[in-house]
Amino acid sequence: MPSRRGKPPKDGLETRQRLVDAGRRLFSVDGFHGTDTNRIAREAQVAPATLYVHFVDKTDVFRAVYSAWVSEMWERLSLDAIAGGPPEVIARRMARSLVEHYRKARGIRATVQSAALRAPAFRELYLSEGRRQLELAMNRRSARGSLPRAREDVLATLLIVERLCDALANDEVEALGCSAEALERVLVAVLEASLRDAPLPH
Amino acid sequence: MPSRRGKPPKDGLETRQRLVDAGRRLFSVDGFHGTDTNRIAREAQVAPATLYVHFVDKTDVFRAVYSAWVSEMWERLSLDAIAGGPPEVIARRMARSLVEHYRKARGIRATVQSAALRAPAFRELYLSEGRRQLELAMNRRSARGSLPRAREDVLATLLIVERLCDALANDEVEALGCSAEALERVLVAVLEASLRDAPLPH
Amino acid sequence: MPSRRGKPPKDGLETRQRLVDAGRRLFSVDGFHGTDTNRIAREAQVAPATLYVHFVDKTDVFRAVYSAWVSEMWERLSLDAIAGGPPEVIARRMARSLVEHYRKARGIRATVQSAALRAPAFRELYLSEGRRQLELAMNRRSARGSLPRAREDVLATLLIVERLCDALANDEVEALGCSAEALERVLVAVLEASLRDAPLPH
Amino acid sequence: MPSRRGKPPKDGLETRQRLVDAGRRLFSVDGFHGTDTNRIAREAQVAPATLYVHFVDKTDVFRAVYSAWVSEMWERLSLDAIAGGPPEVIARRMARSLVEHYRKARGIRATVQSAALRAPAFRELYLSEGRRQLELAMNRRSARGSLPRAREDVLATLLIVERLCDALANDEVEALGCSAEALERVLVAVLEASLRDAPLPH
DNA sequence: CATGAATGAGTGTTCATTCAT
DNA sequence: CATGAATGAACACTCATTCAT
Repeated sequence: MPSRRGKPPKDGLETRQRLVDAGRRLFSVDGFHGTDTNRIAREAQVAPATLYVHFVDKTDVFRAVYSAWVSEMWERLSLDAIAGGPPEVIARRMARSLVEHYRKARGIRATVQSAALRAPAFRELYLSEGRRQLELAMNRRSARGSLPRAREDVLATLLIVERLCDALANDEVEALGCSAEALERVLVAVLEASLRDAPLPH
Repeated sequence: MPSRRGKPPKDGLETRQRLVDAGRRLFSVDGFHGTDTNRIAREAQVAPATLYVHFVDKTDVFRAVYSAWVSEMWERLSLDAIAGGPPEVIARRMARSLVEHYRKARGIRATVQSAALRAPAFRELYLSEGRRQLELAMNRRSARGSLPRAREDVLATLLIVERLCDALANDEVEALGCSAEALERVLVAVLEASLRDAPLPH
Repeated sequence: MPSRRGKPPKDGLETRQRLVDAGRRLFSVDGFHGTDTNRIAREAQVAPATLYVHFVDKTDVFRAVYSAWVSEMWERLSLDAIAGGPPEVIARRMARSLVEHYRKARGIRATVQSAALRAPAFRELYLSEGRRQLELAMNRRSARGSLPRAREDVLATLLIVERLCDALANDEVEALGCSAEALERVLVAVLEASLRDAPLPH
Repeated sequence: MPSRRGKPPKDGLETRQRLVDAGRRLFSVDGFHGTDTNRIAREAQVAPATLYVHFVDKTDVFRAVYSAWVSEMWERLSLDAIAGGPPEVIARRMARSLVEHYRKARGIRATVQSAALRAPAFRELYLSEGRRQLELAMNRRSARGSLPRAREDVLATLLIVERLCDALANDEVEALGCSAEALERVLVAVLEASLRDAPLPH
């Protein structure tokens, strides 16, 4: 199925997508402030001005990148759940996926809060991604037939998982003289408790 | 008791301290990237160049600010503990202090991770503050006569508390359709469990 | 034949060339350290940032200026030779051209060595210009059918001519109580000897 | 013989002299623009302000350094002459001394002209050093019983020697694909001719 | 004579963004 | 849709120099 226009995109991908991919690659490593828009354009093999044909500004690119990253995470988690097995096995799979996924996006994660601080538009996205995640998490629960749980508890779990993953992905844990494995076990426990309708784990 | 130099400090405070205070005020609101060094100097009522007499660069100022902020937090927590009462009362006090303390430093918190990403020197500070906090937390436990606990568990608690406080201080919680009060209750529970030698709370 | 881009250059010259011209004018008078990049831009009627579209840094502009200056000098010398006449007449013409050319570029000459000291990239240019001059000088000789001469002798002549021209162009000679005319005669003699295949002159 | 004041200078040398020495060390390597006054002071182990007790400004320090360097050169040349022998032997000794002396002061030499360009006060010094050198050279001649020679010829010799020494000391010669030895021979010849009352050498 | 601290005026450079085509 | 060239508004940092003591 050919591209829908005559002039074929440089490598079979639409320009916008190439920009998002380029942005992802760059943001992941150097963060939001460490990546300049001209570099994104260059990496995507387009002219600087082209970026502004597809995005209103730099945070808009970051938005798209972050949003895609979150989506992929949930898809991944979905697969981990579908793969089946007892909760602890699923939880272990998920923990691994999460840490790996976070690890590939250090620069993105590191920037999320500071971007939200300065760019109201991004704060909005950040929150809406948060809402989406919350919704997804709650839907998964009901799809699974789990007992309903307070939205706040789900949020708490989300936040906790987020922070543990950040620490693990940034190699903070070992730099702080702790065993990454042990902390990953905590992560697994949190995940497992969530799968089991249990409260936060022991 | 006169100041030890001839030229008296403009308002009774040493220049360096005035710069740190100014930096704190500005960073708290606008974050690291949103605050320029000349503005810090102006706010401290000194010339732009004076900042560089006392600090090697902008991140060095941030360092001092962050470090002081962490120290104050632990002093505050110490007072909360000393004030006495049953664990749950102490925990409630602490939660309130923490959220308040975080709230006054949104810009700082938002910057910590992203600064660590790009400035290796700052990552070092970040980690050393982390180690310090870990040590403090473990010392508090043994001073209290609590049962020794795995360093990893203490770290997990620290991370969790951090994330919950961030969310609460940033008003993320309500923006996500959750009750801040309810989430604060989760925070209290985590704190209380820690005080009681219990594992992560129910 | 229209300019190949839409926006017509402000005065018929390409931006890059306008920057080089502006740089030349400014460097000639105030030298490298006495000229700031924003001033070059202003003089070229472009924004400060535009300079960095065409050059990687300030020394890069100087490079272009110096290089052009050297080229023009040799073109000029070439014309002087072509104009014909006995060696001493040619030599006199050349001496006049040289001093005039040096005089228009005092700031540039004054900077060359000191720039080479600090900017390795510029030392490279300086040396490569030197090599180019050496090659040119040797080629001229063989084109003229002159006897081949040791590269070192040619270099010595080049250096000597350079220093005499500098002194003459800077009005050092008269400030030192000497007759500029007399020193110019020395310069002519050196040049003439070189044209005649003679060794350094008497 | 003790220092003439009570408080002994930090290492037996007067402050002013320590500053000149520090300046010489620094200027020699990094040139005038590459050396900042606070660094000179630090190197001399005094406070920044102390420099301004002894010198009116930065060029004033450079002045003292340059002046001392020139003096030493002539003392050295004097010794080379006194050591006796046929002109060519003396000339060879002198050439060696000169190149060595220049080599130890690359940064200084590289800066002389550009400093003269911008600081009129330094241009004055530069010229007066020039006059002094000219006088010295002419006096040496008459002391030696050499035939009197046109001031301009002496100046030309001075300039030529200067340029050849610079080239040799900066390793330009070999970087330009020439033999340093061969060029040094040219230098020796120029020196020898001057000692012999001969015109510029063959 | 010496100084610690402070400073004003830069200075080269960056970067998100925008036109005209 | 895409672009090449250009830009305005910073911005972190520097440095020769100066007081008050």
